[in-house]
Amino acid sequence: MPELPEVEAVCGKLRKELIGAQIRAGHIARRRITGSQDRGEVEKMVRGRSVERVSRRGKNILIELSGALIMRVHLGMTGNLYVVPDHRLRPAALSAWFELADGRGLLFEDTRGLGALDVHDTDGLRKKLTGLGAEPLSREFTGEALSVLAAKVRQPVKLFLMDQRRIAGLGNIYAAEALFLARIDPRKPAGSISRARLEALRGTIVAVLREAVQSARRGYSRPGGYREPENFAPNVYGREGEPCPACGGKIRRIAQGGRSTYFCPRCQR
DNA sequence: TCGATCCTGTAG
DNA sequence: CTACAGGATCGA
Repeated sequence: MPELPEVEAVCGKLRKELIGAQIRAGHIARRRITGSQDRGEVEKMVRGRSVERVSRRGKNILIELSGALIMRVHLGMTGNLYVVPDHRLRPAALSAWFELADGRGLLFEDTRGLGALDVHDTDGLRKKLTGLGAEPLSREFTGEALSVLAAKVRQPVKLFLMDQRRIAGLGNIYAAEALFLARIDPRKPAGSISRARLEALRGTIVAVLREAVQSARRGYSRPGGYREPENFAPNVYGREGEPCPACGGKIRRIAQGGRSTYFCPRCQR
């Protein structure tokens, strides 16, 4: 269930726990997560390498290994990546696990198995990530940048926000929340939104993501996996039929691109 | 650019 | 049983 904030929280935790650790052995449990790469090849490539850095690009976790190789992990819908004290502690639904030299384990748990894990050299990674859009929490993500991205786009703004080739990291929840706060109708073509309202939207995107990063950090701030922190309270997401927190009107759910969109038809126009 | 598809679990 | 789930990719 990870969008940018959850992925960022995972990265933060891995940075603390994994930097300097050496991988004794890697095990890919689900064949399909490595895509076109061979499972055995991936296991071989990571063996004996140490973790030097952990970073994030969009929803991708990048684990930089010694020898200039990078392991890329995408959590998909249900993935989680975390360190356990003993690599022999292995839950069901593991897509992959890694035995660390100090006996700990790095686990890639993923019930639905829609996540991905592959290993690249610097150039291969660059190719893999080309096409990813702007980082919404970077300095380059200005109102001007957003309006350039949105210019002439006929796509509904909600789908536009979720399109990773334009903006990298927003998903179904935070796209809906940002649009609610900016009072923009999710069905509106992205290119038809005024410069001023796009500026406002940029602000709500950043605010929603920053807030969610903090919240997600709390959710991950205990051993094992992720727990939803108590203060995770979306305004509209998942609240079909409930009163809008701003105007009291009924929150609606519609389908866009095969996903649910929640919004307040009275506030968002 | 839309719809089907990859998977598994859970709620109704 | 069906519908749906915080994702991404592929083909028509």
